Amino acid sequence: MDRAASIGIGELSRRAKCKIETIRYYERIGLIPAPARTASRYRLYDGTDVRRLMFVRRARELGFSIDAVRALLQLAGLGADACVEARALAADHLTDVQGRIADLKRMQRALTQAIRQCDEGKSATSCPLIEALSSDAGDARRPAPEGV
Amino acid sequence: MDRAASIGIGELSRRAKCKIETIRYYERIGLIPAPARTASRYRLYDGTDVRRLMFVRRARELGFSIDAVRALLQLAGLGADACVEARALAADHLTDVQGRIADLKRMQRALTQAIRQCDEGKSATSCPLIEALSSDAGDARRPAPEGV
DNA sequence: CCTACAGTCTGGAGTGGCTACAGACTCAAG
DNA sequence: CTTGAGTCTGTAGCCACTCCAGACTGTAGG
Repeated sequence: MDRAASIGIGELSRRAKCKIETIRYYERIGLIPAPARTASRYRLYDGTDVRRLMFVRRARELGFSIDAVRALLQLAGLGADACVEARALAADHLTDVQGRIADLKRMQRALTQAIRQCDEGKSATSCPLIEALSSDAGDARRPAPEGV
Repeated sequence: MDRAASIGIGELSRRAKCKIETIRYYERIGLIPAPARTASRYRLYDGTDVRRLMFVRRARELGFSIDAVRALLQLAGLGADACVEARALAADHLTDVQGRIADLKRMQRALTQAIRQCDEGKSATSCPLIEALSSDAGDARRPAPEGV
């Protein structure tokens, strides 16, 4: 497979499921190398470029930042020596992801509760959801301060 | 409480836990009204401004977009009539939050698994984490395709 | 009154990671 | 030759801030 020596940007886009504009953007910021060109300045890619771009796309899907992807690309191809560093990058990122999940879950809890109160019709004169935003009760930071 | 008729932007910033630049930004985009000014063009706020900004800050902490906050601000003060609309805004946003949680959990699973494989030293010649990014296995979209 | 120094002012640029668009060129088919 | 799809470059826009430079103002101490 992948015997075609040279493909255009459209074909690369299709194979790596990455928009053309995004490919050009990655080239501009130096995430992927500038490819060869035809006489009329059309970009020419090969199988290596496809694999590299798919690597980038997968790393991005896992939420790695562009800088982290850059580092991972450098580590790729270094064999087992790169494992410790790659693991550290992933562990850092995992911590980040877990933090974001925690943030979103706090929002989810607060929103769910506010919506439930609206459904229960706790207040006939005002909206419990708006009420929650108007006072500290809707604050998503801490679950319940109680005794301050 | 909040008897002080007029406070400066610094005091508002402290009370609403919102950076001065952000307050000015909110004013620029019309999220909060332009306040009165002193002779030397210093902004002057009152208790209403403090409460409104705290409302904005809490809504933002729940992840509502600026446009949603704008809508919520309009709904606030309309009493119980606003409840249906406010509920809809919150429900929409909750769906969004839940989707993002699902995305992040997929990342979390994939990252956790990749890190575990690194720790288990599955491959002596290359890093399992890099391997996963280099092949479809690390794809966070579907759990396992199996029979295609 | 003068000097520090903290507070505030405006306008503009930068962040991340794309995405969209305008306007020109190129290439293959009919 | 024309049509339509593909590609090129460069630039601007998105979200929600955040930060900076450089000028002004307000206040406390000497």
